[in-house]
Amino acid sequence: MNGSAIKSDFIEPSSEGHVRRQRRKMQRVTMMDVAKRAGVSSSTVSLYLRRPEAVSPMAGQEIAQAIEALGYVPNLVAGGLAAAGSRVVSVIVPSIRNAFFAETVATLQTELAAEGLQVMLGHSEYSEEDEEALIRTALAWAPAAIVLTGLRHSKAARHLLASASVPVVEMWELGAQAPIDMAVGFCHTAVGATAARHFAQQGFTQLAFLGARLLQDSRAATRAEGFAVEALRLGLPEPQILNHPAPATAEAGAQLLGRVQASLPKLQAVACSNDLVALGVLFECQRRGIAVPGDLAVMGFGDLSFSSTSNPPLTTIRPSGDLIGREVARLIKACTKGNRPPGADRIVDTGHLLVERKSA
Amino acid sequence: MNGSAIKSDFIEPSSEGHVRRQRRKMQRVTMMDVAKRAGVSSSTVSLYLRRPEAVSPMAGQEIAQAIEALGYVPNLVAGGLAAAGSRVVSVIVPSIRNAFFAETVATLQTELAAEGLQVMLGHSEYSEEDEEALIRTALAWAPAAIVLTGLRHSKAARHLLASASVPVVEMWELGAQAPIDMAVGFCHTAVGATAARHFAQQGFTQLAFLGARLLQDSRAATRAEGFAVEALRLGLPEPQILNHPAPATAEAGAQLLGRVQASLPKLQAVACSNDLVALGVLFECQRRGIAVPGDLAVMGFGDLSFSSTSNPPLTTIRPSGDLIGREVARLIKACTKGNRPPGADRIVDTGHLLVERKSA
DNA sequence: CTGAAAGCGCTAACAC
DNA sequence: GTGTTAGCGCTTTCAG
Repeated sequence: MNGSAIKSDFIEPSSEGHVRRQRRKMQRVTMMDVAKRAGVSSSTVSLYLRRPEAVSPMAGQEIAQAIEALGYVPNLVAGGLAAAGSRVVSVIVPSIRNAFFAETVATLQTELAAEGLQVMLGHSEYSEEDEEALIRTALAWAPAAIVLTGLRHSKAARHLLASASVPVVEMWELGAQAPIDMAVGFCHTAVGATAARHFAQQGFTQLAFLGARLLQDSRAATRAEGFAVEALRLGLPEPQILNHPAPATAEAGAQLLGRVQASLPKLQAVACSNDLVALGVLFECQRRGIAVPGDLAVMGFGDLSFSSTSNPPLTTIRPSGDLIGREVARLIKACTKGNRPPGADRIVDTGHLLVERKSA
Repeated sequence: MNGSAIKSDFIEPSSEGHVRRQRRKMQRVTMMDVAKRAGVSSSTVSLYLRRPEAVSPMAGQEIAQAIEALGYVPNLVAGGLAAAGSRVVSVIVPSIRNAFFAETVATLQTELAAEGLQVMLGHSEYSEEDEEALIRTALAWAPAAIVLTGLRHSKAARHLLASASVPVVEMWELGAQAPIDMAVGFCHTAVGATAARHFAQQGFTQLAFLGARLLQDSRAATRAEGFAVEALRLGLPEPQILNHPAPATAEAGAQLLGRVQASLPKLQAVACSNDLVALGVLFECQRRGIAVPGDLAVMGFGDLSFSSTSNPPLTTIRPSGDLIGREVARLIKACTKGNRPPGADRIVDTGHLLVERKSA
């Protein structure tokens, strides 16, 4: 229990290691070991690690050396227990395969890491039930914060979270209802409306919305609804909303275009729930000899990396996934530092931006 | 920035909670509370949680009820400390924005979650130095396993890992050197060779490799090298390798095509480091009126979701990111269950698959 | 500025 | 089967 692990003077490739570890506790280098070697108490080491300036320079020097010599790695698990709160941030997204969330999670992770916060990742796969289970597990880690996607959660989940008194940030959606605690995102109804308005301004009247997994992805469904409602409000005929049951891919987009062409031959413009879907539409239009934007205007959502380079370049709506990540990180950092943002600042609207290119 | 979309006059939970929590420990429901209410000892509760069948049905019933009534959420941090090893798996990838890794991480997370293992995510951004820091932090969590991308790591990182006696899985690369512990992936040299061979078989002699961030992404560089070496071996002229400093995007592909067209007018076939790059090439070819595969054959890498639908459908090489995720999970599960795979089984080759479509 | 002491909530022998 | 007893490695008062 008190040995120094560094006795093996060089790499000891752990062939035995695992077994040993499983049977008996590893003789890990502890803070106590460092303290002894530095000739101080473990609480001084602890203090040094947290606020080096609060320790005398001499002791600090000694400690630093001991840490180096012993190859000490602090045990955050023990630290978390003692401090009654770990430096973990649990992030739950529908799927990291989705480029939107990948972008946000990437930014979030980088920002949080700079603050010594770890990201624990979970996938709800668009299931409230799975999400609830994930939240339950997340809570078991006494996380510094929990980040959820969207405002829709099971009742039990909301209850769990509300009574856990842990900072919660809901992201990628605003407006549908009041957040549990904090929220960073934008209004999807407004996104749909922006698309409808853009089409209306260009004089199109025959519109459609092409979406994938609309039954699961409530945010995409909200965009579709916002699109339809705004079109109606502008006096246009009701746009048709087509849904593909598979995840949002170019393949789905291509198929949807086929379907909508069959049912609405006079179609003038389509808004897609995702740039990938729009890309598939573009591909299928090329195959069918439909000129974009001449015969058909196409609008995407997401402004993914390929959207500026496609033929034609895709007009789309940018949600700023990285900005969301950055703002979520900001909120969380504030909370862990003890200055929880006041009321209104707990909701940040990242808005959306119409990126006009050539496809619409 | 902070337009408060909804003033949360609704749920107002935890406004005090955080403060209280930070100042004094929360009076969290503990296992002891459950035990008392169920009229048993806490170790019985602990046992029940781990192996319900080892507890008498009556006691089990009582405990289950108490847990329910109290809304008990086990504290995994405490559990991890006591058990000298947390149920965390630290996964470090260059970037989750990259669809390859997103796919693998998604699969991995789902598989691991089923076993009660949590994924902690880190991004190295293709920097060995950042990776090392990430590994150091990961180790601080006494993780059940660490998953790294590729076989290249700083010396210090390798040392850290080897002396930590924690299962390590390196993924997405095989063959460059011996893994630290376990590895799941495929040989990138072979991928490059497959591409070269495919072109050679079709009689092309003027080849090029278009890559992005080749200086950072050593695996992509290895594919490029494998491509060139195989071409040479087959008696073809040395392929030119072009590199774009930005991340792999369609934009980069489009620009690379421009460059390679200028320098190699007789070019017959290009292999790309990534399907996104290939997509950009396809787009640019359309713009320039270059027929694919008529005037130029294009091959991608990754088999991303759009590749089957593009114009023309992209011939590419599929690395099976999800299979990698599944195999990594399998290895880790075996380790946590105490049956560490023997020697040869610690390396699994997931291979690669040439997906012949129309672009080459 | 430093050290001693008291846990954090749970697991894991080991008795009973 | 179930309870008792020790800690896991660290943070955090609280004295000195």
